[in-house]
Amino acid sequence: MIDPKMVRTDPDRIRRSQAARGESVELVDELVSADARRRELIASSEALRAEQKELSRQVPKASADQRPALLARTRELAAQVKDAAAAAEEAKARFDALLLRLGNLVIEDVPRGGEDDLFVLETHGTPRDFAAEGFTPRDHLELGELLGAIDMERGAKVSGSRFYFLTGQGAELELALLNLAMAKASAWGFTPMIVPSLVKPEAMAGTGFLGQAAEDVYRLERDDLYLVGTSEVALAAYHAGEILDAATLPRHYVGWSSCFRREAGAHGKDTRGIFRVHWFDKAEMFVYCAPEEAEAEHARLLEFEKDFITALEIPFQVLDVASGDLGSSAARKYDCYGWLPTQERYREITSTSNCTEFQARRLDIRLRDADGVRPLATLNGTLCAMTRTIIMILENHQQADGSVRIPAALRPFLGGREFLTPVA
RNA sequence: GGAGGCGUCGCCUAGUCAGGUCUAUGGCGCCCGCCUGCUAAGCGGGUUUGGGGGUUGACCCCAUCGCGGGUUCAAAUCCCGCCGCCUCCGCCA
Repeated sequence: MIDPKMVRTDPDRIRRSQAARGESVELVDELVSADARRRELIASSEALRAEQKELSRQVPKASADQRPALLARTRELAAQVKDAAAAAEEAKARFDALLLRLGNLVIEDVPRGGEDDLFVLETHGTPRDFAAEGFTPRDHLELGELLGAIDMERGAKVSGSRFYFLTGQGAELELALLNLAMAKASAWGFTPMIVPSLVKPEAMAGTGFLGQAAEDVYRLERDDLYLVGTSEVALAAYHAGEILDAATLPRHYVGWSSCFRREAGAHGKDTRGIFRVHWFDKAEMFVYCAPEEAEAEHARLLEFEKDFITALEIPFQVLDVASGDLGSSAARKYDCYGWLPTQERYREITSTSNCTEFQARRLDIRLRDADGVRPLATLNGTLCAMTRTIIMILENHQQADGSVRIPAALRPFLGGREFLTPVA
């Protein structure tokens, strides 16, 4: 949510943001008039209520002959108050509903464009030349089956398409990645958190996942709960309704949870293996900070992601995601795309968003400092999405014989082993 | 899932049965001042939170007794729904 005051003070800024997102600009004009009406009705309702309250205080003091007239007058006022309050409530609800339809304010120097416009900021590492090494790389599923690490067939048998089992070395690899991620995050000052995968509607709406992304979300209708697509949801809602002392900011959390995605709009896309699945596990970084710190914290999250990918020795690029592809909550987003040898291109493995005050306003999370109470900023960033990371490790570090070299940083978490080896 | 108890402005607490000087009591803690070789004690004053206006920190208005509705001129108090905590039973990992 944007600052409601901005509707009055700087509607043009909102218009520019809407245009950058490729979304409705007329909505801003509706908001401006709804705001004026809301303020007017609230003021008159409050004035009436004050008058009524004062009169009803006089009732017990009134003499017996004054009382009937006084009661009649207050009764009449009470009816007016009821009407005025209802009108004010309605105007307020209309304004709020309009406000919730707005995406976050896009930071002004975010590159303009849509999903297909890739703005590459950096390239790190060099893809291997498999031809020079004298063999054709196997894709992650082929490797996963050789290693006895991934079982898609039984995933489909048990749960349906886009489900899998990680078995043997595959399960060990995920646990090692988790331990490496948590060890690094702890060293960086993050508090490890294991968070619920099921959340209430407020948590989902507050993080912005019930807007345009609602199609991709699993819902348990019987219990009115949602399955999260990322632990960001639980980590953001963790402090919902709270006021945090500015001295305790920034707060860094790293959450671990399963993530569930319907992949509703992805029929036929990335159907092979575990690249695009309905469920995976993820270690996610999350930051609460003062709004003026948000861009610096965002840069820091990106550095942590780069550190992790570099430690896994995966060639990658950093992208500044275009304004039309941000998702409703982000004011800016950086993605890291890792090299996928069998597709001979870079594919997304991490994503970090600066949500500025968008989620904090919806979830009513504020900070208190010497200047008073105000909304804070939230940011999130993937530390390790297991399935994609496993794909990158298998494909990039594979050997001609189907074994996979384990990056040095990961070895301590795999009993010092240097290779994952094919099973008989 | 069943039965019962509880939820008041940092903590504890009065008030709820019998709606109105509750504009919420008292204690602890905390802040300021007085007294004082110093400290403590004592004495006096202040102290819910949030929103809005708005002075630049002397102010005014609104809301706030777990949350949301309802009844009423008037709700901490009565009615309904919900949430959370505790105890017991059942079930379960």
